Amino acid sequence: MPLSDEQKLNMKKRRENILEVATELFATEGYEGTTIKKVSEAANISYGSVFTYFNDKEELFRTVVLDPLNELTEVLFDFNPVADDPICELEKMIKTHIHIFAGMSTYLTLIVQVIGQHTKFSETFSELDQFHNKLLDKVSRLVENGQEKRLLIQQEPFTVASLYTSLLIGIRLNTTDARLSDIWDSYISSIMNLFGPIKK
Amino acid sequence: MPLSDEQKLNMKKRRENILEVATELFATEGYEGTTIKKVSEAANISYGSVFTYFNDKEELFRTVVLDPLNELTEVLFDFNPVADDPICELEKMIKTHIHIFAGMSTYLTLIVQVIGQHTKFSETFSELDQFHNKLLDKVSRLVENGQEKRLLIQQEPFTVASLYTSLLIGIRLNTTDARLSDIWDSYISSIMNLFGPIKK
Amino acid sequence: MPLSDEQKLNMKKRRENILEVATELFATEGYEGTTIKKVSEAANISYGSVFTYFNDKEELFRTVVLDPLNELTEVLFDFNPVADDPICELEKMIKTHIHIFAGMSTYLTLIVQVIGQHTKFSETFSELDQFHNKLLDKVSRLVENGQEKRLLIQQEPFTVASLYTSLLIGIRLNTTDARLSDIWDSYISSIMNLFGPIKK
Amino acid sequence: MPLSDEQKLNMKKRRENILEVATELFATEGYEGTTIKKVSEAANISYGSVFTYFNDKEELFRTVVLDPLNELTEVLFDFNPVADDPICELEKMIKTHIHIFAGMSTYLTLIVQVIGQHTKFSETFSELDQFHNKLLDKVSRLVENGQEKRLLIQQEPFTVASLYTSLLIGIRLNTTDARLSDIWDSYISSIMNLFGPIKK
DNA sequence: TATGAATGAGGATTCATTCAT
DNA sequence: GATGAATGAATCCTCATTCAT
Repeated sequence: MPLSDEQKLNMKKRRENILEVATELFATEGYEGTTIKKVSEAANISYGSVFTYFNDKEELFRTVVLDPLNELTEVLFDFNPVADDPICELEKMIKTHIHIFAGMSTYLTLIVQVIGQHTKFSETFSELDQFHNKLLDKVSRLVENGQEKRLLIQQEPFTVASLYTSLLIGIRLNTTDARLSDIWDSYISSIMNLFGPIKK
Repeated sequence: MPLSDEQKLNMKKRRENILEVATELFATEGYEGTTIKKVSEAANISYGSVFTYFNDKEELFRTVVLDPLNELTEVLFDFNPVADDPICELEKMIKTHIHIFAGMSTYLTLIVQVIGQHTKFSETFSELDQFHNKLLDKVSRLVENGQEKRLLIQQEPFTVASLYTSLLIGIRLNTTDARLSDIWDSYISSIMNLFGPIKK
Repeated sequence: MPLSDEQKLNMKKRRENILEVATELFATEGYEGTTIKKVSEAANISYGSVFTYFNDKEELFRTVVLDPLNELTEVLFDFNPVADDPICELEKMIKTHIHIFAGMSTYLTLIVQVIGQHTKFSETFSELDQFHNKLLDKVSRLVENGQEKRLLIQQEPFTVASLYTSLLIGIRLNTTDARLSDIWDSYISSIMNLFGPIKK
Repeated sequence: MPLSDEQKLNMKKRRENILEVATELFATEGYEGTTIKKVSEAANISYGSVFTYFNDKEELFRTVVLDPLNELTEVLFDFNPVADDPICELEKMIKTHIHIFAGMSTYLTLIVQVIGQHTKFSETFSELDQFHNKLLDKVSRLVENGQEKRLLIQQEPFTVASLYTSLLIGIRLNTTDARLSDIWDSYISSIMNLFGPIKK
């Protein structure tokens, strides 16, 4: 008996609900510290049902970590590396990134764990790493563009890009205060310095 | 009959050995993922012996995290905030910090987890946070010094200091490659930009 | 989907089976000497299942001790303190009590332990103590009745009642022979003497 | 090198101290609930030392239970079964016994446990049982004497003796109040009734 | 003899996963 | 598909006992 559309929708909602509460739990309690029972309770379903949507705990974890990447791609990669005004583009990019990072506290806490324990979560980490490398690449190209136009000082572009993403994740890590506060905005101009803008 | 000196020394060595392997395990496998059995095997002792040195797993973890702080204080705080040449002092400081961070891969991975799961490790985190605040304070004062001498551009000193420590921990997180490579050295001059040195 | 009636019945049976074998084990091996593994093996279930029915060992123990009290109340308190013929009522009561005590060897052995280690099992003991006090009270009233009718010699009724229940539990303790033997019957008339019946 | 007299005395004292605290612990915490460490701490010695005096925990327990029996024999058997005035002898005996039982709260709690768990402590229990039987025997003979002299009503002497010792241990069990209170004295005359004294 | 570190068997409990209903 | 009872591997920890000092 095939499922009705309503049922399908219901299951999708349920699945998403599980992912949401699981993200929170994995982030705050860690992988081993998160039990299927806790997840099911937070999602208001029986623990047996979790296995209806995910084959095992590991798959749940992987999904929680990797699922949001698609959505993230769109916003994180939304800048033009060959822009005519690279400084302006850089500022826009930083602003966008900062806002995203400020608002994704829980998810990024999770990411930090995967990175920190990359040998344990090697497969999942590997996907994350690829994602990161693509971002580094695109940022590098924008930096290169700025340097060619003599608007940024000469530095190894990839190094700068690496420092930039390091700074982003570092800020997220250091700001345990989960609120998207003004603090984040005050960071923007200072971060810009990292790229070495040339004053005219 | 009190223990002989040789025995005491032996116990100290053993204890340190446990801490060493435990640091490695906690860092790579996480708190829950690290079992006392694994620790004892890595330390080549019986698991019962772990409890001779530490009352329980939690105490072992706390010791692993907090014990190195004293030693770290000495090297991390080794700079003069009221130096006559703040730029030079800043460069020296960055160099020192970078080398420390580059060499403490395992321990810092652990720190990252405590910060990431600060609600879970609230007590331990709290001590870490105090340590961090003291460092921020001292760095801030050096930045202020540089700004007063018109050698650094005007930025909120505490913000810059925060970005600086965020960058340090971020680099450590992003550089899963554990080797103390040349890369780290190449970072130094770029990091300097964060502080906004004024070219004359 | 709620559990079917058959399943519920099955669980009830299983629970009762656990209680039964646990009573036996706690009685003969003591609290600490009784392991969950032994209980589960005696009940022919996995040890994990014991925790499906009882949160922990302590709860299992408490249930084993306190659960039978309700049932016991009915039979142990089944006498009339204001009976017209207190002597006859007393004899009937003794007979009933003796038969109950003779037949509950295992459970009473357990009770003896809780009383003996009352500081260790203080909470459980407290409930038992209340139960005992109620019984003492009712017996006292019957004794008083007999004394008022000049059918029993004058003695402090509560003291006599106390001696009576002490005697009951003492007999149970001394009669390690578990069988409900004729011995018990031979006790009845002798026990009667404790109450000091007046020969006419 | 033989031990000096002083050392020997010291060891004897230490041994007795261990037995004393062990009695208390075994009585209140049970056999399994009592650890060698607890014993050694209560006795203010190292736990290794306990094994200097007793080969293992079981031997310590056995000694704690059986050692006092010799001393007890003297006081408990101190009555004359062929006394000319059996009633008076009986009263004296009861008084003595009551006082002993009132004052040995801890030890008797321990005895109760051995009796209750006689299958577990079968060997130790067996010695206790022999002791008990001897006492029953001697009390029986006194009862018989009384009956022959027509000072006690006719009852199976051994039954009465059994009820008597049951009553003693039962009182001890029921009187969790450890103090040697007046209550015990008030019991004496009532207990006498058990033997069925004939009023003249 | 006294001490206490080392050992590892054994205990309570947790938890992912299976599966009957 | 949803539920939750059943299972048993695996975990932390305790503790009797051994033994070197």
